[in-house]
Amino acid sequence: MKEKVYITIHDLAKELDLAPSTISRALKDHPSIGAETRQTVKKLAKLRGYRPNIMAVNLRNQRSKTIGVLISWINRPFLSNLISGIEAEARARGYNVIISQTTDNLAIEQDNAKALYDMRICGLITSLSIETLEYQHFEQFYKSGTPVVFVDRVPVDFDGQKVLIDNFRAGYDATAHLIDQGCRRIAHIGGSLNQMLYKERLRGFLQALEDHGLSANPDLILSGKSLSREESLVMATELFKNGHSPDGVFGANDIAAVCAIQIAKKMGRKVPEDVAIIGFNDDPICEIVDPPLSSMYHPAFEMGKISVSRIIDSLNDTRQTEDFSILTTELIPRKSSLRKG
Amino acid sequence: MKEKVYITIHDLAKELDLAPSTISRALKDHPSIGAETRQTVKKLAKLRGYRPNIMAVNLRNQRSKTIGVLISWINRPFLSNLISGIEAEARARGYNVIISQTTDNLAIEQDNAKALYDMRICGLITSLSIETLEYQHFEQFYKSGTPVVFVDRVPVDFDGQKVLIDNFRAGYDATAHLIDQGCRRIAHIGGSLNQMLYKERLRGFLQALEDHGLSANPDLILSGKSLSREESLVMATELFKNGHSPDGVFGANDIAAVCAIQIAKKMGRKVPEDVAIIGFNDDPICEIVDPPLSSMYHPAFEMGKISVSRIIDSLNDTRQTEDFSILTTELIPRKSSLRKG
DNA sequence: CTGTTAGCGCGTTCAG
DNA sequence: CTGAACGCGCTAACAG
Repeated sequence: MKEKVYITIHDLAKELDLAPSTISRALKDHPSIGAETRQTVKKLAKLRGYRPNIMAVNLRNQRSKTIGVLISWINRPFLSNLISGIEAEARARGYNVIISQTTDNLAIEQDNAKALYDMRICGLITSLSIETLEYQHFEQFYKSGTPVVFVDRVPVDFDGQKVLIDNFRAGYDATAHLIDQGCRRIAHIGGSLNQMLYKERLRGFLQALEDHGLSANPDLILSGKSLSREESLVMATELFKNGHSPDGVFGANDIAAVCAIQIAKKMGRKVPEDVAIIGFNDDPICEIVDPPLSSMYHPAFEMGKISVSRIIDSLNDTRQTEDFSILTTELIPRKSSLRKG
Repeated sequence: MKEKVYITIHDLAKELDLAPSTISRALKDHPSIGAETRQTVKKLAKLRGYRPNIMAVNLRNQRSKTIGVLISWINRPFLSNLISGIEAEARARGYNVIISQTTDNLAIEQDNAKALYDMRICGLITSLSIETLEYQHFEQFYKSGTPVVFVDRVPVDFDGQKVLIDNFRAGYDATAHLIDQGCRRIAHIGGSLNQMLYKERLRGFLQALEDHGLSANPDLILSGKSLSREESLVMATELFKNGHSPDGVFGANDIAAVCAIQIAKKMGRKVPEDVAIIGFNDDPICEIVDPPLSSMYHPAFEMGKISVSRIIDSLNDTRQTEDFSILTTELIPRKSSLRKG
């Protein structure tokens, strides 16, 4: 089964009666190599189908031109879009992408971080697990000069490059939209307040209420953990069961908002007439649910590409002027929240 | 920025006054090492936080304990679940996963296959691009003894390990279910007939009709390409526009079926009373759409795990008795197709 | 401009 | 049971 399949610079060297190092240099356009030998070498290399042995290159260079990605679950719309963007940009720039998922478990996140570190990844892109409140497992990367980029679920009180959206602003805009549509008793279904991101969306929500002269009703402000469908159904039910009957709901993700729509309908409320609803992320389900769900577009693919650029720029010592990339979200109004002409 | 961070077997050797080779053997429980030196070595290794340099190991072994994954898009429900299963199983077994997406483009698939080959991946898992009708770019792996596992979108007329579902059977079951619910003029919205998978689903569809004494109406059998939402909306519209008015629709994926529901409703047909609809994959949208969509559960995560097992078994020369893993799909009936009690 | 040499860190002969 | 030596394929320092 094993043939002579891989050809090395030694093979080329022997064939051209040159030294291996000459081949190596010729192939990477080293200035001190004659134009004609360079041509000859390149020609033969192509002819023989030479391809550098990446494992040898890695060992030699002590790094692997591989970007590590550490996220909770690959199979979530936001994250799979993020990874898709990461992969697209990385491959276009000649980098590989290695992925590991933490299943939202801190211990696994720590283990996998170590494993990626051991592989000498040249950079790490991560969106924290929902449990993560300490960040020592990232320090090894800083110590060894490996750039780290935090995306979306970023740490608090821990320096580093961050790619994220303005969650306060987005929460504010979503809420203001509901108010603009005439809602006055607005509820919020949020995620874990350990997460900056959910805290900020809530803060934006509250600020919008205040700025428009509305008072926040604590009974209408719910906080879950991961905002899974199961959890969201429970919260949505609670919301419509107690006598408060909100006339607007801002869900901190689309799953929560969809559950709100479904429960509201089940309880006999009309959407958006009785209750206007808006979500967050602009997942595909927004166009599927009836009525279609308004949402805040969250540029996942784009965030992936930017994260990769940041890694590569850091490697090239192209100093970033800023540690943050704050992307803008966009309100995507659909029928679930439109009560005016 | 650079400290002495990585410690090698030489460091341990010096400290214990042993030879590096002894350390190497002790660490991997080579039989010819004394029980006590073995203990001593392991203890110190743990103490000093020794971790093998994977790049060196790879170079030495001429392979990289990395499984390559070549798929069209990471951000699609079926594929992101597949990858999630692959990653989970691979990491549990000590393998890494490197991903590359082809964007359903044959040329990119070929390039990326080459790139993965160059990395000396120890195995390849792939689901073909929609365009792929030739398979030479996989032959390099066979030649070098690298196992390849095709998943879901598998090649025709090309040998190799394959992990897939029985698409004929699944198509048959979905159709039989509609017939069982009283449908008589059943339509099919299918994907590219270049793909085995869609051809088989169609074949199952036709066979079910025949077995139940129904004749197929060519006007009710549509074939798209990728079955994207845009494409599906067009096909669904066509279906309900011409005078045929199907009383049942089998969509070859959930997107198509959801579009059928939405268009049917828009055209004033009641689902499932006027037209019963069933999809394929059991994507999350099935529970979101109104009415909830019946579907064929497609064990993506599981298929990922099995694919990894096949790769690892092949590497260990654990001969597979069969080249195929045929997983079973499961009918998940929901409101969109239930017309009986 | 090109060749020689010396590792990168590990595993694996072959000796003892 | 252990050590010495070599090489995986490539690159970079140092000669010429």
